Amino acid sequence: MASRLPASFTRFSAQNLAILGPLRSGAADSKADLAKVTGLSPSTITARIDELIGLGHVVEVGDGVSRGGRRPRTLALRRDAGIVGCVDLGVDRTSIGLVDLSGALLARGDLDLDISSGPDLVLAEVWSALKALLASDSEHSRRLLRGVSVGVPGPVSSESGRVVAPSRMPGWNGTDVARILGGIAGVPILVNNDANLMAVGEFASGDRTEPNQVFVKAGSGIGCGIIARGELFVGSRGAAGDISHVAVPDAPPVPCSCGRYGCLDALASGNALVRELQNAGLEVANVEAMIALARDADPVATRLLREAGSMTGGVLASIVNFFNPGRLIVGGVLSQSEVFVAGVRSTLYAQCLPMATDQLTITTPLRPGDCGLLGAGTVFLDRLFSEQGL
Amino acid sequence: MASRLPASFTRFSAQNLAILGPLRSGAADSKADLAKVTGLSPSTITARIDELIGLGHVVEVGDGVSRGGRRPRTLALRRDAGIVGCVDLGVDRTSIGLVDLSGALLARGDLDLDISSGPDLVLAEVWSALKALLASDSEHSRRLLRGVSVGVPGPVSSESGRVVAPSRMPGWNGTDVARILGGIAGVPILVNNDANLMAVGEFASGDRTEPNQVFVKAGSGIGCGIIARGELFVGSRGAAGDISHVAVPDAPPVPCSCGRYGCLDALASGNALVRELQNAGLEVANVEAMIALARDADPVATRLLREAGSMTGGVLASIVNFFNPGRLIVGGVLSQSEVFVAGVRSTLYAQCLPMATDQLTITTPLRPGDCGLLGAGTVFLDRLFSEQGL
DNA sequence: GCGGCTTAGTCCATTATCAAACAAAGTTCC
DNA sequence: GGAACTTTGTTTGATAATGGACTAAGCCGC
Repeated sequence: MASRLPASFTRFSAQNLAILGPLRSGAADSKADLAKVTGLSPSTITARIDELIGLGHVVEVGDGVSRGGRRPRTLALRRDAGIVGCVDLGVDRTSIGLVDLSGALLARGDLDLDISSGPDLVLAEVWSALKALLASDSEHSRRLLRGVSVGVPGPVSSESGRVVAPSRMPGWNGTDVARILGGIAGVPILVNNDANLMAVGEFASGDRTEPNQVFVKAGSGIGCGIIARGELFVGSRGAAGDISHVAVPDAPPVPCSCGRYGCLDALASGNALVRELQNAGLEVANVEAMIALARDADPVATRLLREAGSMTGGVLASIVNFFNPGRLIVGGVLSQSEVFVAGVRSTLYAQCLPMATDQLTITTPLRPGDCGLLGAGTVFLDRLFSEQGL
Repeated sequence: MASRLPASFTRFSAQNLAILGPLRSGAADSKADLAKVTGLSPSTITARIDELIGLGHVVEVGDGVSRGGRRPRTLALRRDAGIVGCVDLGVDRTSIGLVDLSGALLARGDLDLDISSGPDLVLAEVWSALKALLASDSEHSRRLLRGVSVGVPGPVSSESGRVVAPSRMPGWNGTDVARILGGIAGVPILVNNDANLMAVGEFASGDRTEPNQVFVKAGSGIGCGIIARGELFVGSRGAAGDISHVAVPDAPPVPCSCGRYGCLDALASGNALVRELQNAGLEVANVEAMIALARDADPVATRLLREAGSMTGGVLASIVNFFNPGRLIVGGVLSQSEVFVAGVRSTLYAQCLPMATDQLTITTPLRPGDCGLLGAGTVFLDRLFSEQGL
């Protein structure tokens, strides 16, 4: 029976999902493994796999290595059975990418887009760039676009899916990105906060053995994404991880856009640092320029970055005590600055209980530039291969 | 077939658990409901229920009210099929109780026990008091004791189950409470942090529709328990919720037992307040006396309690921004003081993002004196009726 | 290079589950 | 008060999953 590519995804049965899950995550890659991992009987596995192969979702990809007996026939998800568009909207730069059904990044590109141009214009440009990326390779365009997953630099309501009160996205308040982009593209759209997606991306492509992780995105703004028990945690309204307006301990009362004083965002965000440098008379266009300046041993830039790291670490100390994660990932543009990361580390260790930190790993992302896109892809695929479907 | 009481719990099958779950939580109380809730077919439900009735775990308890057709025959968990001992160890007072298999508190009592007497002495007294409570009513003693669930006022490692670095339990560091008490009692023992158990107790007996809750136990010390996605969250090492040594924003640098300055525990815990009152020349024996003083409009006690509430609220503001819970419960002895709770409320609302608070309920516990015991019972029963078993 | 051992995967009778029809018990409304 | 409709629960033939025996394929040691 020749396996054809599935034209559309009928929602999978619970049993098929039980098989696709381990195959997707790499927890199993043969029928024997699947039987062990899922607890289903070998005969059931055979039947389900036959069906999935017939449907075009799974393929046999050759023999594995023997573990002392007959060697297994390795199975794999049909990664070319579709393609997913990924978008990481930033304040002045947007990344787009394509992932296959295994979640691997096939292509990516960057767009200089000013987010304050508003939803309609930005999303139209994003879609035409995605179409161009799809057309750039006949391999890609042959595959069916299953949908697009978008990350935005602001809070996303978990009920409505709308962007809510985004301080860095003027003109986007209340925007239903899924409806607008879905209207142009005609495929399912998922929308999430960008830091949340980065957390997912880093979790999926990094250490999956640690189920409790916090990903800090320190860029022009500061936010974080939370992985609890191996799943993205968004809180009751979808606002979890928004630490922009947490008060920094022992910090000067700098006024913040939220109307209060001494918020993390007003003190340690890339935006705040650039502003402060400019006030000090230095010519820095953006956060990247500031980091470059610090790399060239500019004393003011270096001091500011270290202090920002320290303040961020002070806030994260509370969070680490409260949440007790096993892994803390410091990402975002600022994490390219060693001084910043060092500041985070030192203050965090100084202010945390030993019990909270002695098993804590603090790292930077494995793929700093890609984890947002990878997370977008993962979130989409997790949903596609879930009971909920799309 | 006469249903006899089951002598022991064979571990339940996944399918039986799917039925026991809704019966236990009250999500279903008839075969028709169960079919709807579990998604299993009515015939399967009939077969499983027959088995569970035969095993003595479920009983028919009469007819329900009609909803426009034949009236359902209501089913219920056999709550008298066993009994669970619950212990809430405190620094100078310990509560004990008995719950039936539905989690309802059947009896309770309090012991004046100084926790610094050490594990062996304290646990021996606890066990003899539990035995006395069991013997106090022939109804209770007839039921089989399935195990004991213990809450301790200190961190419990999620790997080893041992008490780790407990600042308020001198002589208990590294103690394996389950082994010691299990050795005397000869039944399975579960051990958890007390604030965690209170969070579970309040969640189980309170608003179960809100899956993300934070319970703050403000007593002689300050800790909290976290419910994430409807389940207790303990973090990677079991230390989640330990906010004792979180730095209070804008607070005086009072030295703390942890070696740093300005920790919540050193500033706003019942212990800290009593000490400060004593330093001010007032004669207060303990936290209860201080609260009574404030109730009698003593200006110093009142001011201290309000400030403590405000500082606690300041720390909780960060946590609410980060975790975005739908419900925050302020419990522990200090929550009996209206001034304290008012301080928490006002500072929290002042320092949180509107998005994090506009759907947030802040309350005191429904049953302030019982939620620790109820939580202990719930944790034990959840484990008993889980795939893991005991 | 050939039995004995281990692992992988299939076949088949037994068992559990399902969907649909049916029976039981009540409500509603003319 | 009785016909039509609702909800609850059981029965039954069809379907799907299971466990165990069986075949396939490769490793190991002598």
